[in-house]
Amino acid sequence: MKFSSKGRYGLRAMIALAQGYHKGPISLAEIAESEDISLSYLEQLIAVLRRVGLVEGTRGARGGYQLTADPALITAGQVVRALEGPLAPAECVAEGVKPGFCRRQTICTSKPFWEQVRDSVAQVLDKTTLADLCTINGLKVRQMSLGRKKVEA
Amino acid sequence: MKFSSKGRYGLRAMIALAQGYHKGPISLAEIAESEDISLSYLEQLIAVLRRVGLVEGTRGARGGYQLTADPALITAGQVVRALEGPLAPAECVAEGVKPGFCRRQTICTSKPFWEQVRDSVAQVLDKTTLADLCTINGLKVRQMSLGRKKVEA
DNA sequence: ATAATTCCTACTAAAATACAAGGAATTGAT
DNA sequence: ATCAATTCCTTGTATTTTAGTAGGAATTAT
Repeated sequence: MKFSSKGRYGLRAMIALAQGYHKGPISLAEIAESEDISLSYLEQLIAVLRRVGLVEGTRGARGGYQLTADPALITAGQVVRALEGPLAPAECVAEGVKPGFCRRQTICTSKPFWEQVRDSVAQVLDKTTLADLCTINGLKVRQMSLGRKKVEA
Repeated sequence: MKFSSKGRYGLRAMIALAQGYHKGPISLAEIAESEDISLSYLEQLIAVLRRVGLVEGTRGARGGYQLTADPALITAGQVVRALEGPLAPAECVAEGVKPGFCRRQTICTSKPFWEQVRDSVAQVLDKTTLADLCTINGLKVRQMSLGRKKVEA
Protein backbone atom coordinates (compact mmCIF):
# COMPACT_ATOMS: atom_id res chain seq x y z
CA MET A 1 0.00 0.00 0.00
CA LYS A 2 1.83 3.05 -1.14
CA PHE A 3 1.37 6.33 -2.88
CA SER A 4 3.82 7.02 -5.66
CA SER A 5 6.27 9.86 -5.74
CA LYS A 6 3.96 11.66 -8.14
CA GLY A 7 1.42 12.25 -5.44
CA ARG A 8 3.92 12.80 -2.69
CA TYR A 9 6.18 15.18 -4.59
CA GLY A 10 3.24 16.97 -6.12
CA LEU A 11 1.73 17.54 -2.72
CA ARG A 12 5.00 18.92 -1.38
CA ALA A 13 5.22 21.27 -4.33
CA MET A 14 1.68 22.45 -3.70
CA ILE A 15 2.50 23.05 -0.05
CA ALA A 16 5.46 25.17 -1.12
CA LEU A 17 3.18 27.16 -3.39
CA ALA A 18 0.69 27.53 -0.57
CA GLN A 19 3.42 28.92 1.66
CA GLY A 20 4.10 31.57 -0.92
CA TYR A 21 0.47 32.26 -1.74
CA HIS A 22 -0.16 35.86 -2.86
CA LYS A 23 3.52 36.68 -3.11
CA GLY A 24 3.75 36.35 -6.87
CA PRO A 25 4.83 33.40 -8.96
CA ILE A 26 7.34 30.92 -7.57
CA SER A 27 9.65 29.15 -9.98
CA LEU A 28 9.96 25.40 -10.09
CA ALA A 29 13.72 25.75 -9.81
CA GLU A 30 13.28 27.14 -6.31
CA ILE A 31 10.89 24.41 -5.28
CA ALA A 32 13.02 21.73 -6.85
CA GLU A 33 15.97 22.94 -4.83
CA SER A 34 14.25 23.47 -1.50
CA GLU A 35 12.32 20.22 -1.77
CA ASP A 36 15.17 18.31 -3.35
CA ILE A 37 13.14 17.08 -6.29
CA SER A 38 14.39 16.78 -9.87
CA LEU A 39 13.37 19.86 -11.84
CA SER A 40 12.28 18.15 -15.01
CA TYR A 41 10.28 15.58 -13.09
CA LEU A 42 8.63 18.37 -11.15
CA GLU A 43 7.77 20.10 -14.42
CA GLN A 44 5.82 17.06 -15.50
CA LEU A 45 3.95 16.85 -12.25
CA ILE A 46 3.04 20.50 -12.16
CA ALA A 47 1.89 20.28 -15.78
CA VAL A 48 -0.81 17.89 -14.66
CA LEU A 49 -1.84 20.18 -11.85
CA ARG A 50 -2.03 23.08 -14.26
CA ARG A 51 -4.20 21.15 -16.71
CA VAL A 52 -6.73 20.40 -13.98
CA GLY A 53 -6.69 24.05 -13.00
CA LEU A 54 -5.13 23.89 -9.55
CA VAL A 55 -2.20 26.14 -10.47
CA GLU A 56 -1.47 28.64 -13.17
CA GLY A 57 1.85 29.26 -14.79
CA THR A 58 3.47 32.57 -15.68
CA ARG A 59 5.96 32.19 -18.48
CA GLY A 60 9.19 34.00 -19.05
CA ALA A 61 11.86 35.40 -16.77
CA ARG A 62 10.69 35.79 -13.17
CA GLY A 63 7.77 33.61 -14.04
CA GLY A 64 6.63 30.61 -12.07
CA TYR A 65 3.51 29.08 -10.63
CA GLN A 66 0.74 30.20 -8.33
CA LEU A 67 -2.23 28.49 -6.80
CA THR A 68 -5.50 29.38 -8.49
CA ALA A 69 -7.37 29.30 -5.19
CA ASP A 70 -6.79 29.93 -1.53
CA PRO A 71 -4.82 27.16 0.19
CA ALA A 72 -7.77 26.63 2.49
CA LEU A 73 -9.89 25.68 -0.51
CA ILE A 74 -7.58 23.13 -2.09
CA THR A 75 -7.50 19.66 -0.58
CA ALA A 76 -4.83 17.02 -0.56
CA GLY A 77 -7.42 14.80 -2.20
CA GLN A 78 -7.65 17.04 -5.25
CA VAL A 79 -3.90 17.10 -5.64
CA VAL A 80 -3.32 13.41 -5.13
CA ARG A 81 -6.20 12.32 -7.36
CA ALA A 82 -5.03 14.61 -10.14
CA LEU A 83 -1.61 12.99 -10.07
CA GLU A 84 -2.43 9.39 -9.27
CA GLY A 85 -5.97 8.93 -10.48
CA PRO A 86 -8.95 7.82 -8.43
CA LEU A 87 -8.39 6.17 -5.08
CA ALA A 88 -8.45 2.45 -5.65
CA PRO A 89 -7.08 -0.01 -3.13
CA ALA A 90 -8.34 -2.55 -5.65
CA GLU A 91 -9.52 -1.97 -9.21
CA CYS A 92 -13.06 -3.11 -8.53
CA VAL A 93 -13.49 -0.43 -5.87
CA ALA A 94 -11.87 2.46 -7.69
CA GLU A 95 -13.67 5.74 -7.16
CA GLY A 96 -16.06 6.25 -10.06
CA VAL A 97 -15.96 2.65 -11.26
CA LYS A 98 -19.19 1.40 -12.85
CA PRO A 99 -21.20 -0.97 -10.74
CA GLY A 100 -21.09 -4.35 -12.38
CA PHE A 101 -17.37 -4.06 -13.05
CA CYS A 102 -16.73 -7.34 -11.30
CA ARG A 103 -18.97 -10.28 -11.97
CA ARG A 104 -18.25 -11.89 -8.64
CA GLN A 105 -19.54 -8.95 -6.66
CA THR A 106 -22.71 -10.54 -5.40
CA ILE A 107 -20.70 -13.12 -3.52
CA CYS A 108 -17.58 -11.06 -2.86
CA THR A 109 -17.23 -10.30 0.82
CA SER A 110 -13.97 -8.46 0.42
CA LYS A 111 -15.42 -5.72 -1.76
CA PRO A 112 -17.19 -3.90 1.08
CA PHE A 113 -13.98 -4.19 3.03
CA TRP A 114 -11.85 -2.53 0.34
CA GLU A 115 -14.52 0.11 -0.01
CA GLN A 116 -14.11 0.89 3.64
CA VAL A 117 -10.36 1.18 3.18
CA ARG A 118 -10.86 3.48 0.23
CA ASP A 119 -13.35 5.66 2.08
CA SER A 120 -11.22 6.02 5.16
CA VAL A 121 -8.31 7.20 3.03
CA ALA A 122 -10.59 9.54 1.09
CA GLN A 123 -11.85 11.04 4.28
CA VAL A 124 -8.36 12.03 5.40
CA LEU A 125 -7.38 13.28 1.96
CA ASP A 126 -10.52 15.33 1.50
CA LYS A 127 -10.61 16.95 4.89
CA THR A 128 -7.00 18.10 4.70
CA THR A 129 -6.37 21.38 2.91
CA LEU A 130 -3.12 22.93 1.80
CA ALA A 131 -3.62 25.47 4.55
CA ASP A 132 -3.65 22.63 7.07
CA LEU A 133 -0.50 21.29 5.50
CA CYS A 134 1.27 24.59 6.08
CA THR A 135 1.08 24.05 9.82
CA ILE A 136 2.47 21.61 12.37
CA ASN A 137 0.41 21.31 15.53
CA GLY A 138 -1.54 24.34 14.42
CA LEU A 139 1.56 26.48 14.10
CA LYS A 140 2.33 27.99 10.75
CA VAL A 141 5.58 26.60 9.49
CA ARG A 142 8.22 29.12 8.60
CA GLN A 143 9.09 29.26 5.00
CA MET A 144 12.69 28.17 4.71
CA SER A 145 14.70 29.59 1.85
CA LEU A 146 11.67 30.26 -0.28
CA GLY A 147 11.08 33.56 -1.97
CA ARG A 148 12.76 35.07 -4.92
CA LYS A 149 16.49 35.51 -4.76
CA LYS A 150 17.68 39.07 -4.76
CA VAL A 151 18.83 40.28 -8.13
CA GLU A 152 22.32 41.67 -8.13
CA ALA A 153 22.42 45.45 -8.52
CA MET B 1 -2.80 4.14 -3.94
CA LYS B 2 -3.33 0.47 -4.38
CA PHE B 3 -2.79 -2.83 -2.74
CA SER B 4 -1.16 -5.47 -4.87
CA SER B 5 -2.72 -8.73 -5.89
CA LYS B 6 -0.63 -10.44 -3.24
CA GLY B 7 -2.62 -8.85 -0.48
CA ARG B 8 -5.94 -9.03 -2.26
CA TYR B 9 -5.65 -12.63 -3.44
CA GLY B 10 -4.14 -13.69 -0.16
CA LEU B 11 -7.03 -12.21 1.74
CA ARG B 12 -9.56 -13.94 -0.49
CA ALA B 13 -7.80 -17.24 0.05
CA MET B 14 -7.89 -16.70 3.78
CA ILE B 15 -11.59 -15.92 3.62
CA ALA B 16 -12.13 -19.18 1.77
CA LEU B 17 -10.22 -21.02 4.48
CA ALA B 18 -12.26 -19.23 7.12
CA GLN B 19 -15.46 -20.39 5.45
CA GLY B 20 -14.24 -23.95 5.75
CA TYR B 21 -12.82 -23.60 9.25
CA HIS B 22 -12.92 -26.84 11.24
CA LYS B 23 -13.93 -28.92 8.25
CA GLY B 24 -10.50 -30.33 7.58
CA PRO B 25 -7.83 -29.16 5.16
CA ILE B 26 -8.85 -27.40 1.96
CA SER B 27 -6.64 -27.79 -1.08
CA LEU B 28 -5.28 -24.82 -2.97
CA ALA B 29 -6.63 -26.30 -6.18
CA GLU B 30 -10.16 -25.82 -4.87
CA ILE B 31 -9.51 -22.26 -3.79
CA ALA B 32 -7.70 -21.45 -7.00
CA GLU B 33 -10.70 -22.63 -8.95
CA SER B 34 -13.44 -21.04 -6.89
CA GLU B 35 -11.55 -17.76 -6.56
CA ASP B 36 -10.18 -17.84 -10.09
CA ILE B 37 -6.58 -17.38 -9.04
CA SER B 38 -3.59 -19.11 -10.61
CA LEU B 39 -2.64 -22.15 -8.56
CA SER B 40 1.12 -21.68 -8.61
CA TYR B 41 0.78 -18.02 -7.70
CA LEU B 42 -1.52 -18.97 -4.85
CA GLU B 43 1.03 -21.50 -3.65
CA GLN B 44 3.59 -18.75 -3.30
CA LEU B 45 1.23 -16.52 -1.40
CA ILE B 46 0.07 -19.20 1.00
CA ALA B 47 3.70 -20.16 1.61
CA VAL B 48 4.24 -16.73 3.12
CA LEU B 49 1.16 -17.07 5.28
CA ARG B 50 2.33 -20.44 6.47
CA ARG B 51 5.79 -19.11 7.39
CA VAL B 52 4.23 -16.44 9.59
CA GLY B 53 2.03 -19.07 11.20
CA LEU B 54 -1.40 -18.00 10.02
CA VAL B 55 -2.11 -21.29 8.26
CA GLU B 56 -0.78 -24.79 8.43
CA GLY B 57 -0.36 -27.17 5.57
CA THR B 58 -1.15 -30.87 5.46
CA ARG B 59 0.85 -32.66 2.81
CA GLY B 60 -0.10 -35.55 0.67
CA ALA B 61 -3.31 -36.68 -0.95
CA ARG B 62 -6.40 -35.05 0.54
CA GLY B 63 -4.09 -32.56 2.16
CA GLY B 64 -4.52 -28.81 2.08
CA TYR B 65 -4.48 -25.84 4.38
CA GLN B 66 -6.24 -24.80 7.53
CA LEU B 67 -6.24 -21.67 9.61
CA THR B 68 -4.19 -21.99 12.79
CA ALA B 69 -6.66 -19.83 14.72
CA ASP B 70 -10.33 -18.99 14.80
CA PRO B 71 -11.41 -16.65 11.98
CA ALA B 72 -12.54 -14.16 14.62
CA LEU B 73 -8.96 -13.93 15.86
CA ILE B 74 -7.21 -13.29 12.55
CA THR B 75 -7.35 -9.79 11.14
CA ALA B 76 -7.11 -8.52 7.61
CA GLY B 77 -4.18 -6.46 8.85
CA GLN B 78 -2.20 -9.56 9.75
CA VAL B 79 -2.82 -11.11 6.35
CA VAL B 80 -2.10 -8.02 4.30
CA ARG B 81 1.03 -7.06 6.23
CA ALA B 82 2.40 -10.56 5.92
CA LEU B 83 2.05 -10.40 2.17
CA GLU B 84 2.84 -6.78 1.43
CA GLY B 85 4.98 -5.65 4.31
CA PRO B 86 4.30 -2.79 6.70
CA LEU B 87 1.72 -0.19 5.80
CA ALA B 88 3.58 2.69 4.20
CA PRO B 89 1.82 5.34 2.14
CA ALA B 90 5.32 6.82 1.96
CA GLU B 91 8.62 5.23 2.96
CA CYS B 92 9.30 7.72 5.71
CA VAL B 93 6.07 6.79 7.48
CA ALA B 94 6.27 3.03 7.10
CA GLU B 95 5.10 1.16 10.16
CA GLY B 96 8.11 0.36 12.28
CA VAL B 97 10.46 2.79 10.55
CA LYS B 98 13.14 4.30 12.79
CA PRO B 99 12.59 7.89 13.75
CA GLY B 100 15.24 9.98 12.07
CA PHE B 101 14.81 8.13 8.80
CA CYS B 102 14.22 11.36 6.95
CA ARG B 103 16.44 14.33 7.65
CA ARG B 104 13.82 16.83 6.60
CA GLN B 105 11.33 15.69 9.19
CA THR B 106 11.57 18.69 11.48
CA ILE B 107 10.28 20.91 8.71
CA CYS B 108 8.15 18.39 6.87
CA THR B 109 4.48 19.19 7.18
CA SER B 110 3.36 16.33 5.01
CA LYS B 111 4.73 13.63 7.29
CA PRO B 112 1.99 13.95 9.92
CA PHE B 113 -0.49 13.88 7.08
CA TRP B 114 0.81 10.63 5.64
CA GLU B 115 0.88 9.20 9.14
CA GLN B 116 -2.81 9.97 9.42
CA VAL B 117 -3.44 8.20 6.14
CA ARG B 118 -1.47 5.21 7.32
CA ASP B 119 -3.27 5.06 10.65
CA SER B 120 -6.71 5.32 9.14
CA VAL B 121 -5.95 2.40 6.86
CA ALA B 122 -4.46 0.45 9.73
CA GLN B 123 -7.55 0.99 11.79
CA VAL B 124 -9.79 -0.57 9.16
CA LEU B 125 -7.39 -3.43 8.52
CA ASP B 126 -6.90 -4.23 12.18
CA LYS B 127 -10.51 -4.10 13.25
CA THR B 128 -11.67 -6.42 10.48
CA THR B 129 -11.40 -10.13 11.16
CA LEU B 130 -11.76 -13.04 8.79
CA ALA B 131 -15.03 -13.80 10.57
CA ASP B 132 -16.27 -10.34 9.60
CA LEU B 133 -15.18 -11.02 6.05
CA CYS B 134 -17.34 -14.13 5.92
CA THR B 135 -20.45 -11.99 6.18
CA ILE B 136 -22.22 -9.37 4.10
CA ASN B 137 -24.43 -7.03 6.09
CA GLY B 138 -24.06 -9.33 9.04
CA LEU B 139 -25.30 -12.35 7.12
CA LYS B 140 -23.04 -15.31 6.79
CA VAL B 141 -22.21 -15.87 3.17
CA ARG B 142 -22.98 -19.26 1.78
CA GLN B 143 -20.02 -21.26 0.75
CA MET B 144 -20.27 -21.76 -2.97
CA SER B 145 -18.72 -24.86 -4.44
CA LEU B 146 -16.30 -25.29 -1.60
CA GLY B 147 -15.79 -28.57 0.13
CA ARG B 148 -14.07 -31.64 -1.07
CA LYS B 149 -15.29 -33.21 -4.26
CA LYS B 150 -16.90 -36.59 -3.93
CA VAL B 151 -14.64 -39.46 -4.75
CA GLU B 152 -16.00 -41.73 -7.45
CA ALA B 153 -17.26 -45.02 -6.12
C1' DA C 1 19.65 40.64 -26.98
C1' DT C 2 19.81 37.61 -23.23
C1' DA C 3 18.74 34.92 -19.47
C1' DA C 4 15.15 32.82 -17.06
C1' DT C 5 11.40 30.50 -17.19
C1' DT C 6 7.23 27.65 -18.70
C1' DC C 7 5.69 24.23 -21.86
C1' DC C 8 5.86 19.98 -24.63
C1' DT C 9 7.30 15.38 -26.23
C1' DA C 10 9.93 11.41 -26.45
C1' DC C 11 12.97 8.21 -24.45
C1' DT C 12 14.83 4.93 -20.77
C1' DA C 13 16.98 2.28 -16.73
C1' DA C 14 15.51 -0.03 -12.89
C1' DA C 15 12.20 -2.04 -10.00
C1' DA C 16 8.00 -4.30 -9.05
C1' DT C 17 4.22 -7.26 -10.43
C1' DA C 18 2.08 -11.31 -11.51
C1' DC C 19 2.76 -14.97 -12.70
C1' DA C 20 4.87 -19.88 -15.13
C1' DA C 21 7.73 -24.03 -14.77
C1' DG C 22 9.76 -27.78 -12.89
C1' DG C 23 10.63 -30.86 -9.61
C1' DA C 24 11.23 -32.99 -4.73
C1' DA C 25 8.79 -34.72 -0.66
C1' DT C 26 4.86 -36.56 1.58
C1' DT C 27 0.62 -39.06 2.27
C1' DG C 28 -4.16 -41.33 1.59
C1' DA C 29 -6.35 -44.61 -1.10
C1' DT C 30 -6.37 -48.78 -3.84
C1' DA D 1 3.54 -51.42 -3.23
C1' DT D 2 1.96 -48.21 -6.30
C1' DC D 3 -0.27 -44.18 -7.71
C1' DA D 4 -2.36 -39.85 -7.60
C1' DA D 5 -2.94 -35.81 -5.06
C1' DT D 6 -1.02 -32.61 -2.68
C1' DT D 7 2.39 -29.39 -0.29
C1' DC D 8 6.82 -27.38 -0.59
C1' DC D 9 10.80 -25.10 -2.81
C1' DT D 10 13.48 -22.58 -6.26
C1' DT D 11 14.30 -20.23 -10.43
C1' DG D 12 13.01 -17.76 -14.46
C1' DT D 13 10.40 -14.14 -17.03
C1' DA D 14 7.19 -11.10 -19.68
C1' DT D 15 4.84 -6.99 -18.75
C1' DT D 16 3.95 -2.87 -16.46
C1' DT D 17 5.01 0.88 -13.54
C1' DT D 18 8.07 4.11 -11.62
C1' DA D 19 10.93 7.75 -11.54
C1' DG D 20 13.10 9.95 -13.82
C1' DT D 21 16.46 12.21 -18.19
C1' DA D 22 16.97 14.83 -22.41
C1' DG D 23 16.17 18.13 -25.63
C1' DG D 24 14.13 21.82 -27.42
C1' DA D 25 10.36 25.44 -28.52
C1' DA D 26 7.84 29.50 -26.76
C1' DT D 27 7.51 33.40 -23.82
C1' DT D 28 8.84 37.41 -21.07
C1' DA D 29 11.42 40.66 -17.69
C1' DT D 30 15.53 43.09 -17.68
